[in-house]
Amino acid sequence: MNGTAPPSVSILDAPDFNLPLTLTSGQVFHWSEVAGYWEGLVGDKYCAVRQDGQHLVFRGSLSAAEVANYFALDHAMDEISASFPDDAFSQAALRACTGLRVIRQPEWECLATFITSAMKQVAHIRQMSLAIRSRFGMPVSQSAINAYPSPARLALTDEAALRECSLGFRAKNLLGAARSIDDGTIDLLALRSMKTADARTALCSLPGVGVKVANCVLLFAYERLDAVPVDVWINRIMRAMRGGRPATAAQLQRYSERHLGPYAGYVQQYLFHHARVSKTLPQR
DNA sequence: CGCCAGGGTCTCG
DNA sequence: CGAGACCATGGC
Repeated sequence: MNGTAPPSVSILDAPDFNLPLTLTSGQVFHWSEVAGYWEGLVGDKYCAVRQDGQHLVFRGSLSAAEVANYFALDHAMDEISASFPDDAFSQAALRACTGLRVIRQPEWECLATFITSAMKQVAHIRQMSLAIRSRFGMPVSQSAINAYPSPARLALTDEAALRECSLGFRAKNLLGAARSIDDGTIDLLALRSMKTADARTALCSLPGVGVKVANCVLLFAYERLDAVPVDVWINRIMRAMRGGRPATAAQLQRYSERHLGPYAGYVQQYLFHHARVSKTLPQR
C-alpha cells in the first residue's frame, strides 16, 4: 500500500512440506539460501522464504496464493504417498524424501534450463542458468539475480554469446528452441490444454529436446504428474528394480510408466533425489 | 588424472 | 528398432 512502509512478512500454512529438500532436489536450479531465507524468482517476481515448522514465512512480490501455487501446497500428499509402489526402492525413497513437492515452474525457464541440462551435473546446470540470467535477463527489484531471459531476448543473441555461458554444444539447441518459440512455431501456452502425449510430441520437435527433457518439462511445468524423465540415475534404479538384468532404454521407460502408479513422476523424483544423495546404488 | 554427469541426434546394421 | 559416435565442460 504505502511505498515507504517497511517490507512486510506473511505466513502460510504448509503441512507435509520440506522447503530446502524441494529446492535442492534437482527440479529447479536458481534458488540460494541467504541469511536463513531461500531467495529466488518466480518468473519476474522476487520471493524470500523460510520454513518455520508447518508454516512458510515469506516476503517479496508474490501473494500467498502465488507462493502456495508455486510450491504446489495443494497437492494431496496423503493420496500421492499412498500411491507409491510397494517395493523396497520406492518405499525407502518415500521415507527419505518426506515433504518433497514437485513444484509448478514457469514453462519457458523450465524448458530452457533442461535443454542445457544434457550430460551435466546439477551443480553445473545451476551455474549455466545463473550465467544466462546474469548476461541476458532483466533485473528484478530486491533480487540478486535477474529474471530468466524470454525466448524473444535469447532469439536476438547468437551461439557464440551463449557458449560464453559454458553451454558448449547445448548453445545451438537453446538458441534454436528460443527462436522456434519466439516465431510461433511452438506455442508453450497451447500445450497446457493438450493431451500429454501430444504435448510431448510438440516439445520433442524442438532442438535439444528428446523424451527425457520433454518429460522433465511436462512434470515440472505442466503438472503432468505421471510423466517420468528417465535419466542415468533412474536408468540404474529401474535396472535394479528389474533384478539387474540388462535392458534397453525403451524397456526401462516402459517399465517406469507401468510400475510406478498414477503419480509416477512423483515416485521418480523421490527415487532420483534419494539415490543421488545417498549414493547407495551401483555406479554402473 | 580419468571418469562421469537429470541427453540428443545422426548413422549404420 | 538398437547400438555407437559425436557433441563441450566442469566436478570429483
